[in-house]
Amino acid sequence: MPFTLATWNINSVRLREGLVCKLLEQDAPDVLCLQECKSPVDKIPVEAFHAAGYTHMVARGQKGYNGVAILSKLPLEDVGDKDFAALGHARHVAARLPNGVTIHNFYVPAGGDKPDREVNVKFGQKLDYLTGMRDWFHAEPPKKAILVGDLNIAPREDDVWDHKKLLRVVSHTPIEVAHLAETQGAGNWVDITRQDIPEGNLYSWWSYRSPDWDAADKGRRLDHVWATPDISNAAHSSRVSRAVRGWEQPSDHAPVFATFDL
DNA sequence: ATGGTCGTGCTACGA
Repeated sequence: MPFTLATWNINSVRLREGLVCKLLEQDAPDVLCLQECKSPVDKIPVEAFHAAGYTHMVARGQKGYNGVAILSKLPLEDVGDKDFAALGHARHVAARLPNGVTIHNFYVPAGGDKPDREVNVKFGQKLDYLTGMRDWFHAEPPKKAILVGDLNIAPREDDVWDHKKLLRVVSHTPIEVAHLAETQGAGNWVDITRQDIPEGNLYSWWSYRSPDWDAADKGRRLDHVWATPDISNAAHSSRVSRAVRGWEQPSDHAPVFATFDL
């Protein structure tokens, strides 16, 4: 049975409850992974999601910051969370589907403004978080697994609107890209979005500060779908739903989709 | 080199 999965940094699940429902009704993915819910788990508006047919949820939350949730039409088994770099943040949760596939939903730290851990603690925490992910995947190699989320790094030159201009901008610096590559390598993760769309500029985030985001198109691909090699060849039909970024009172991220024939 | 815009929750902080 094929199933479709989407990942979306929602930037407040409470403020954008209506947009989540619109996406669920319009695209009807079997599983929707959200990041930056900015809500305790017991304040996530689950009733509306239940009404849309998403009767299962596995989530971690905190007041005002971070937060990750997996909404599903299919039953989910909560298989835990990790707190890499001991930040005490709700940035990861994992769940298992009835077909045995494990889904990891991540919100990697943004990393602050200055790409220098000596002057910016947040940048060091971001690198340490990625190192924690790497070490975990090395110690416990994932199998039949999908990893999605806002990884806050655009690794390829064509994942940003201007590679040279962004080399010293947090999200595209060589040290971040190297850390992400190590994390990906440690789990043998396949970049499903780029397996399906190998060529051309592709973005999933456009800053709120850009006055005309669509025309200016100064985007970055910060949101990712990865899978382990034992299921990567079952993936297809990846896409970024750019139109969602143009909805009323939008998130600054667009959802990324992939389908798996499993 | 700087500022631009959001969301949360209280006037600052994180993205």
